[in-house]
Amino acid sequence: MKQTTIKKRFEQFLRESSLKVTPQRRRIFDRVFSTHEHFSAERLYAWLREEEGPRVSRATVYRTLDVLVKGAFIESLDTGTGELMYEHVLGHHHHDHMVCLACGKIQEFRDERIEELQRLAAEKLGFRVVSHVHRLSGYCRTCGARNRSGSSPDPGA
Amino acid sequence: MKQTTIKKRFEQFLRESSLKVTPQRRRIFDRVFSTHEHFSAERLYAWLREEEGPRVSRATVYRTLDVLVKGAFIESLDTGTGELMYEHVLGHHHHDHMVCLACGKIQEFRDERIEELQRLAAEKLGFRVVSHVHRLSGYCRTCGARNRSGSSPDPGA
DNA sequence: TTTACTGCAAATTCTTTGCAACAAC
DNA sequence: GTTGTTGCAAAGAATTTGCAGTAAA
Repeated sequence: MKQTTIKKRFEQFLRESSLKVTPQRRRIFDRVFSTHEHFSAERLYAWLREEEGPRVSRATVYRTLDVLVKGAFIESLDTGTGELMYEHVLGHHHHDHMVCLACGKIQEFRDERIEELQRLAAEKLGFRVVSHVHRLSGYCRTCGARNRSGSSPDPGA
Repeated sequence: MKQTTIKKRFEQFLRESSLKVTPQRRRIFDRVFSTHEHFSAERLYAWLREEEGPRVSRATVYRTLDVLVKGAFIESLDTGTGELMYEHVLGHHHHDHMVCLACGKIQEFRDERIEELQRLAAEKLGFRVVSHVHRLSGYCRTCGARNRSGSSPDPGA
């Protein structure tokens, strides 16, 4: 799907929801769909401050992210750092995540068999699943290697 | 394992770590191991205020929970509500969680096959797993049923 | 004594909200 | 004109921290 197409959808979604198409919302939308990185609200706000374009306040960033989640244009992703991350869903199917404790890198993985087993586990308990988080925390190949070879990765993050 | 035994371990752990055995730490330890519920730091703090015993400040509750996690007496559990939950590990093996969006109930599940597939997924990417979260959010049997039968579960939480 | 601990209140971090001015429709 | 939006600054919620006094070892 092209960006122009999905942008039209976004504007259509706004109208259908009796929300207004504003320069701020357009700009946020464009910025979100111009990256393939995972990002936080604060990161996005920083991008918007650094780059050219209509000024957007922090509150509007948070509010617009909510709108985008409701419209299923992006998904929020709890990485366990106390800060919500987001990713757009353009051309993505569902996947799970591995988060590097050293460099913060987020890798995606997917295994249909896990999904199925998870579905069965829920069924057995009569639990209706709305969403799930399956997140591995640890060290990515690079940081793991660096670790073993002596120098140390950033223990924070 | 008896509670007395594990309490001795805790005091031993403190000494080995050059930490001190204080009335506050003893009381927090006792309270944590007297429940089988999952609880938050604030919940624990509330229990300690309501019940008899040496007064414990909020800061000490948070600090002691960290100590207990480091010593592997309890585990923290990210339920995605913005508040960390804890559970003690006495007689528990690893398990994953289903969190009810309506009533907040936390159910546990475990499937060895999922664990194995997850291990393989990490291996394939050269990722060294330190910990993981696998959490299903949705509606438990009770709330799901209540939902279908007309009356509504608390949509918050 | 030395070293660590405690309570307190202030600080942090991420996010949400009330409100008055303002812009889309 | 209506209705919804924006920016701002203040409010929130959970958690952390600096500090001065206090208690284990």
